[in-house]
Amino acid sequence: MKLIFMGTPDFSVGTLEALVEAGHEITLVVSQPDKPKGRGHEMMPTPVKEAAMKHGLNVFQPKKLRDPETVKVLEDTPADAIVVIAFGQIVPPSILHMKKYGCINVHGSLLPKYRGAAPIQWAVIDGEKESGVTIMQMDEGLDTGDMLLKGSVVLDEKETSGSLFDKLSALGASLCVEALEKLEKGELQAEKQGESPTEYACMLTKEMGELDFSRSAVVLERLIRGLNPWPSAYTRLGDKTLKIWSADVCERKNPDAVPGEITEVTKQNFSVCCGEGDLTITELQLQGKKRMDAASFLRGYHLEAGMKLG
RNA sequence: CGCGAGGUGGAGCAGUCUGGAAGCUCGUCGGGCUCAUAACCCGAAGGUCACAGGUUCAAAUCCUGUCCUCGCAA
Repeated sequence: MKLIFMGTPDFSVGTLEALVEAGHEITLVVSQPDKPKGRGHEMMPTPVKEAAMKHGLNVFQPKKLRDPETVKVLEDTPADAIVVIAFGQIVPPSILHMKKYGCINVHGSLLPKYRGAAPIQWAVIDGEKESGVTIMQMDEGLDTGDMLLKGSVVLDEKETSGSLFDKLSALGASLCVEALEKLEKGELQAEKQGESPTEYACMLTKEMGELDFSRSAVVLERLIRGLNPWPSAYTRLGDKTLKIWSADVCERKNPDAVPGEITEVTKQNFSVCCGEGDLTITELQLQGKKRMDAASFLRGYHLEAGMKLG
């Protein structure tokens, strides 16, 4: 099939490569414009652009998808369908029905659950036991299109957004290839979504990562995993930011402790009092320092029970 | 030229402001104690203090340049 591919971050790359691998002709790759990233304002190509160039594909980086000129370019590009995966811009109606099979979207959740920008992270934050990928026929609504194909994965006990990203990226890639194949043969049955049982999975923000120790340890531990690797959960130690990369839920060590108080320090790790239960911190990163396990941190930074975080 | 922190034995840090013997908590190795131990005691090895210049009687420390790492911001 001739395809136009639209995507931007790492999550999209696996699918792009799978489509190339499957023998589809990618007539155009559309990605967000390059932006200055990293320290020192260096212009960085998007991961999709990088992958596209590696395969010698044409890359198009419009500022706005709805610009008439942009629409014209897409119109003039021969394709049977447009595959959209984590592109980062709303696709206007004029483009939705432009090609024979319309726009096919790869979404990182089992729709209608977790519609929106950050479905993978929210599944982890909410402590879902299972999530997956849905291939859908895009319509005007936000992730409300008819579902064409689904695949699910079981979340690991210690699943992070990063690890689930990898799983779903791979699953999405193979499902997308399968969906296109069946679509061409007319073997797919579109299924309506119905009402979403979860809130719209909004984009994550930095502020969400601030740990509120009055909440239960179970909730915080999930938040830590859900915000790993970005934007990461954090608290404060003195006047410095302390990122928490990994923690375990454990029993309350000291019944008299208040939330945020360090309840126990061992050679390996330390525990913090939460609203319900304690959190044993196992991997962290102090502002300006490298990410390290708690044991390493404790060798150079002496914590004592009774000190407070936050 | 976006802002900031930092690079010190294998790990994590102090020492830098106010130049003047290389320290701390661990780890490693050897020995001891113990029914036993991640415990305790004794001893040892291991560092061109990121790199290159400069100032000085003397530089981890002050000055200049380079490389690398990290936080913020995007």
